[in-house]
Amino acid sequence: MKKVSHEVKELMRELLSEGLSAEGFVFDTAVAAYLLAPTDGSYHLERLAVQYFPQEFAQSGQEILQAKAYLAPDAFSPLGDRAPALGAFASHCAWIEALYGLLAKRLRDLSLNRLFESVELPLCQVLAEMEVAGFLVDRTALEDFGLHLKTRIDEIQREILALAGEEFNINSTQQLGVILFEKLGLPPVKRTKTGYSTSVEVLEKLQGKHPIIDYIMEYRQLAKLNSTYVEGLGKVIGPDGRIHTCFQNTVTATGRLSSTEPNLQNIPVRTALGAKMRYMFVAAPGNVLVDADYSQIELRLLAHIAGDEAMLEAFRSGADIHTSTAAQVFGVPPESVTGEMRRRAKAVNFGIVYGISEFSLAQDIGVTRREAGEYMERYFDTFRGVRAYMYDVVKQARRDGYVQTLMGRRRWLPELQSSNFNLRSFGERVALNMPIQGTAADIMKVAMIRVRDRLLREGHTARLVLQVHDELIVECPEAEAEGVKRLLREEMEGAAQLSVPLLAEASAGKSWGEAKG
DNA sequence: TAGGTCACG
DNA sequence: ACGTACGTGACCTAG
Repeated sequence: MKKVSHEVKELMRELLSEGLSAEGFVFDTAVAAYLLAPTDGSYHLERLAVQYFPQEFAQSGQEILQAKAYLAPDAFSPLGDRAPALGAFASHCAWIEALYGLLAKRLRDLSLNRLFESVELPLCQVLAEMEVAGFLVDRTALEDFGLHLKTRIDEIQREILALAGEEFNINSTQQLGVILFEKLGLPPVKRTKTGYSTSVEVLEKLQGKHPIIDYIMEYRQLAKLNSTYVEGLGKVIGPDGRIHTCFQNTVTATGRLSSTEPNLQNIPVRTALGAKMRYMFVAAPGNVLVDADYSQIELRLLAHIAGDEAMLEAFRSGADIHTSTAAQVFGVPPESVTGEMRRRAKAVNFGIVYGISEFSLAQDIGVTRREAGEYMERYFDTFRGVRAYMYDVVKQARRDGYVQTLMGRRRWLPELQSSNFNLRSFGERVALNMPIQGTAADIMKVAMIRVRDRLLREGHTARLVLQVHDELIVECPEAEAEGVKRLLREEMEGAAQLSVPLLAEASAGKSWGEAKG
């Protein structure tokens, strides 16, 4: 009998938690529906039944809608009548079976079956294992950090209220706007739908005009760290001292994973204070964390997909891609590239991957629109293959109605047919970006399966604990660290064959912060 | 519940 | 002449 499920990762997690086998599943109706239409948003069984079997659902769909009530815990109490629950369960199974038949055929018709069978389905078990494993947190260090933050938050709060000359809620953008732009008379830089903007870009422009600004910026940073990370994470540490995130595999439009309850894919790193958070994520006694990340995977994919000679050469020569881009764009030898030139070139490189406009580039790096336009012109003069790619991929998307990754993952783009300029422009940027971001996601998923399988095959105790888009973290006994570093690098680098080297770097430490730093 | 803000790749 | 970079999730306030 074939084992088919709806949201099989959830079932696998339960099985693994009970010490049972999670092997042998051949289909997942939710994941299949996601591959067919990754922007649909929800893949509840009821919704899929309505979507794919509207006629039949109208006849008998009510039974499924009642399933939740029937399947509530007390439905199985000795006193309850189990017949309705069993009937609803049978109906649930019947819909899964019907959807299995239809969705499997649709996957084959769109050549998505290989991605499904060799990537998405095997990945479900890897993710279930990671969720069960969890990530150990140093609770004491987290609490100490929280106390330190609170002390400072109180100090700053007093300063802010004193400078404002009245009590108000600093967390309220509305109240803060009134204080800054009415009471203190600072110039409003930008507005939102509902009033004054008080975002960090606005505050940066106001720096030096009033001493309250620096305090507000510091308050925001500390309040975010405390509420989202210290307190938020503290609430979800399990009885085992570990945090068990949920990896969503049917959410993003590009094929990436996401992480919820809690989100472990946005733990701070960019500021020195925030990066302290990563030292709270630790290895169990006697173990270490091995962290490995891809080097410039999206730009390497741009070079590969666009087939751009200049960019291919830059990667083949092992050059620093942002420095190399700066040298081309500013017309100087690489050794004459300044820090500022490299920073701007880096912004151009990111902008290209996102579907740039000169306006946004100008805003991002703080130059005039004209200057930004000149950078882009020189960029496209150098990287002619990239310009051609940008044109071709949008043209193809208009013709076909979708874009796809190297492994055939699709995103439909009805936006390109819109009469609304903004929506159509958005569709064009997505057409540029999705094949790149999505291929990177495909490759990482393949890497995760390879890493997990080889760890098992070679008898390592090591286990994957986290993925952050281009980064993997493994927890392993100290004695295995060197072997695991090598294994991670090899399996990540070997996950795809590109026309440029695909590089991954690995390092180990007692905490996430230590391993990265 | 929606909007603003901000954390990440 | 448009309005202005891709993909996420969590917390807070206001209505």
